[in-house]
Amino acid sequence: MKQQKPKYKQIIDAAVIVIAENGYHHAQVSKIAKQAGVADGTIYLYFKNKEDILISLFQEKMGLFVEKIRQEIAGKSTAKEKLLTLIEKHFSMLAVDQHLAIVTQLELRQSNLELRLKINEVLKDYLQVVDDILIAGKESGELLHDLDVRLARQMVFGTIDETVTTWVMNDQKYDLTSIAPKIHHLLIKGFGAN
Amino acid sequence: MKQQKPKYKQIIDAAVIVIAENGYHHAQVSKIAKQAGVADGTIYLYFKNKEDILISLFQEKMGLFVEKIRQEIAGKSTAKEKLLTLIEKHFSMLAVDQHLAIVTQLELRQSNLELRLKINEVLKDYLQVVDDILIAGKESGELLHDLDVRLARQMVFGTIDETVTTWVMNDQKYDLTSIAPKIHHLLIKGFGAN
Amino acid sequence: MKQQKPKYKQIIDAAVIVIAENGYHHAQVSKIAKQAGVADGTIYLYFKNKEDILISLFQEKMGLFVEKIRQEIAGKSTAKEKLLTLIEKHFSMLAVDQHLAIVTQLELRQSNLELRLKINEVLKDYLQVVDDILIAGKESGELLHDLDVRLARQMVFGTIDETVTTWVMNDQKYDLTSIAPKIHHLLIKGFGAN
Amino acid sequence: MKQQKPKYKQIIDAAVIVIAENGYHHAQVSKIAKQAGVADGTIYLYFKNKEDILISLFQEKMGLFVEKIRQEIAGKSTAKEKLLTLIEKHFSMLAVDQHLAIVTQLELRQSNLELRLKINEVLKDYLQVVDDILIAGKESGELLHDLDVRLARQMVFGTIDETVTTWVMNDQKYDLTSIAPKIHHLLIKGFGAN
DNA sequence: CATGAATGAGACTTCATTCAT
DNA sequence: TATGAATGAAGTCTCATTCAT
Repeated sequence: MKQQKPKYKQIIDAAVIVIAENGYHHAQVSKIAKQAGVADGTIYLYFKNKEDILISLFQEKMGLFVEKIRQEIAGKSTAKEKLLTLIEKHFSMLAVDQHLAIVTQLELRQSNLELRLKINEVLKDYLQVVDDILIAGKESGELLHDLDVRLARQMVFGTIDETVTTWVMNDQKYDLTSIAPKIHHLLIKGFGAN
Repeated sequence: MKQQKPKYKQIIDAAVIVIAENGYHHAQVSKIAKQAGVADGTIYLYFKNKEDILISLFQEKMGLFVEKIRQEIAGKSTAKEKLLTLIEKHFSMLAVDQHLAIVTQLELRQSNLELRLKINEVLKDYLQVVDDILIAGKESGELLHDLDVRLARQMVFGTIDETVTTWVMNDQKYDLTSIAPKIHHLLIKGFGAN
Repeated sequence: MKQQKPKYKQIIDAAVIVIAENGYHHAQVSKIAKQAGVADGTIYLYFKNKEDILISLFQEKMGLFVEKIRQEIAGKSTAKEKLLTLIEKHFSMLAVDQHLAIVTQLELRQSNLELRLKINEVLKDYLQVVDDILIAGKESGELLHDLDVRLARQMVFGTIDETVTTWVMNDQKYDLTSIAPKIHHLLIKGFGAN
Repeated sequence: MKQQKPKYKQIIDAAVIVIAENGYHHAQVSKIAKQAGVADGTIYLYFKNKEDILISLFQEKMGLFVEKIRQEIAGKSTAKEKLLTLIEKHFSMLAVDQHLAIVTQLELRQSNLELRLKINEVLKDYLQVVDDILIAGKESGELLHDLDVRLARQMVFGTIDETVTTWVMNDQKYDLTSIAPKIHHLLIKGFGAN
């Protein structure tokens, strides 16, 4: 954990709000500072530069994200149940935090390649959770014994991500969580061993 | 044989190269002009502004993209074959044009929201092709009669897109086209009626 | 006379309209060409450059202006009558041509210093007419025998010009010509010999 | 002793010098910044944009201008004396600051209409001082009881302005202040009650 | 620790003018 | 004569980061 100081979290939360409300390209450091209730210069006592704020934001939020999903699926026994839990939790956590949904699905993708590669590093943790489920499913015989894990993972993540992005672009005006079982059904039908 | 609007195409092709090689944020109009072999000002005889270059680029390329896919699938009779053709064609066209792949998968996504919404408009055409295949498949009995077309389309597009993006981010170092049948197999297994 | 070709006048008249309607800084050569119904390049067969259009415009219009005033005052015998005629004619000619009034009072003054010095050269002809009236008046005993002609001329021209400018800036919404006798009265009271 | 907004005044004074020496159209922000001894960006901490510098310049200088004239004429009892003071002060303040004279008489008039309308707003304050003198003169019986104040004001301002402009255009090579009494004499002769 | 005034690099677009046809 | 497509120079403003207090 990078810092435990209250201002560290203050600034990250301020960044989420400012980016969600103003868009990535209008989220100046000075605005984030103002929202966080600190001086511009103070930002640089907690973060190396602006990019560091964004990476930290993603790490912090995605860290919680993965941690919660791990906890939830730990209680499930089958790959099938675990996958459903992952999709449901993914959707519900974003449905609950509109600002975060906008930031991760739309705004942060406007960042430059370098930053996005770093963000991808963070994402690997999430993708590992998916892989773990798929591998366990193969071993238990629930899923196709010759399932291409990388491919299936891209299918899972690609579908979830596209679904959430479409939902955010449609101003989050329909219920996202109710889609989870349907997606789960189609994916399991595709991956299933029978 | 007289070329039609030669400079227009020249500039768009130059833009693809410059963006692919320099990245979205370093693709200055002057660089595009130089690559196209015209003066900076000439750009503005063919495009309203820089954003207009990017939208036109996407329209032009995606237009060809969709057109070619439509042609190819027109020769196929079953939804299953059509879907395979779509995925194969999608992959092969991007595999053949490395610059275009980088631009559409990575660089153009760094554009601001407004531009991306316009790009999404262009994408609707592509998504319609997917929908047409799925609907035909439902009617013919090949696909689940109660398949949620929107959901399935997000699954198809999300999977294809994520697969291509991963491939581009890995510097296109493995063969993309060979993945097509595998993805197709999984999708059809998921959507199939049996 | 520079040219007798019809296009020469066409272009000048087009310039007056375009400048009056779009303002000095938005009066591009291409707009003037379009208004005149000729190609951009054609302008340069009749004028050396853009500045030459403006100077020629001023010369042409101010030439007619001075000529007409000269004609009118030639028929008057006293300096007093001549001055009244000059003011009246000055006002009435601008009141009749709204576009010209806007161009000479507001728009042409936005030109750079160099151009304005050339315009001033053209104005000297007009100022000479004023001087002639004042000198004749001094000699005839109508006006103060020790009247400072340069000063009085600045007073005449400054007053007329300020009056017209104020009128144009007020959207020409009151009657300009009716002010002429009042101004004349005050000026003559100031310059008169008694 | 702490200066108040030192940079603000620094920049305005720098603008006067740069505009006077380079002309309105060659007075780039970077030149003004350099002359003021600050970075380009610093300008924008004190002014909204370039136009704002010019308006502020005019307000600041014209504000002082009007204030000083008001102070001087406050000590005079008759309208006649007040008018003389106004003309003398107007002339002497510009004679003393050659740069300012060039800027207000020549350069600032090249600005676009929008800016000039804003400048005119500032001028109203000055014109009010003239009106006050004329009205007081009418009431005291010094000036014609039926004097048209607006007309007379245009005559006063038009004459002064034309005189100064002519003087500046002649490179300020003769003594401006010595003209004041002569102009005053002619104006009073024109407006006087006797 | 905290502040916030100051810095300065960097790019899109316009439009007068040319010249091959 | 007439055309009009092509040229290319030039300047305002933003905002991440620093550093003296």
